[in-house]
Amino acid sequence: MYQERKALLNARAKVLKAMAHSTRLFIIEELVKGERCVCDLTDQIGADVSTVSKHLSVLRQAGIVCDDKRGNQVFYRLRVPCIINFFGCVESVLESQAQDHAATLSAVGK
Amino acid sequence: MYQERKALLNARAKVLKAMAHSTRLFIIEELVKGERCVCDLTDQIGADVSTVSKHLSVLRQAGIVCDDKRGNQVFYRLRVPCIINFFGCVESVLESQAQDHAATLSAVGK
DNA sequence: TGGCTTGTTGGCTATATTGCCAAATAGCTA
DNA sequence: TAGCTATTTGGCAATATAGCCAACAAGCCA
Repeated sequence: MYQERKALLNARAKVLKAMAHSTRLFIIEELVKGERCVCDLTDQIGADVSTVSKHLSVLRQAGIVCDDKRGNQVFYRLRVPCIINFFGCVESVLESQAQDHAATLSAVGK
Repeated sequence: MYQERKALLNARAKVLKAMAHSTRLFIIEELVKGERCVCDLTDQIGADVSTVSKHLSVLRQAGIVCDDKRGNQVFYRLRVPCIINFFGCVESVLESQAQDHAATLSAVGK
């Protein structure tokens, strides 16, 4: 049952795992607007260039972005723009957590 | 820019991270069909009960599932059924990887 | 009560991830 | 060629994750 599906589920998990970091989500959101070079992303994120480069590498290996070297800059773009549609549902999860939190506060009388 | 959005992005990342494991994806797929007790899931997954229980705990803490104790069994169900809509896009990523792979094989003449 | 079943938690080890610095690579320009 | 900029890679320390076993909690039934 599970063993039969494990290979596919692992492949899916790998994609989700690649997205599961605030910096990488930020990069994805930026790339929805259009391609960006590593230096632009690095400026916005405010981390070491090597750190940003490794995050991009994670996204590339997962098949989420692809890159294009022009001159001495490397431009990244989304391979699969529908990625952004994920967030509607993720937001639903966050909202349902918020409701719980509100209910808890209410139960405690705050 | 990034710093301002970081808290929200971290919250989203937490949800994605909770989903990013083959066993937990399997659990989610099962729960789409309806609620399940820990023992049923454990049978299907074939791991130690404690391992499955901890995966369920990760999903619960992320707000993805909720539980309901009845007798000496605990039943889990999805809190946010739209979770399943994620996979269309994840699948697109996997397909575009497969196309690359085919292109590579073709370029090598296989 | 005693024993069985169902789940959760603590503890441990093995493994993976994150982010920094330093070093290496590659393209541009003088 | 020398020097500068842009990016990637290696290495390291700190931290997090996965999965097993053992121990514990709670409900059921004889």
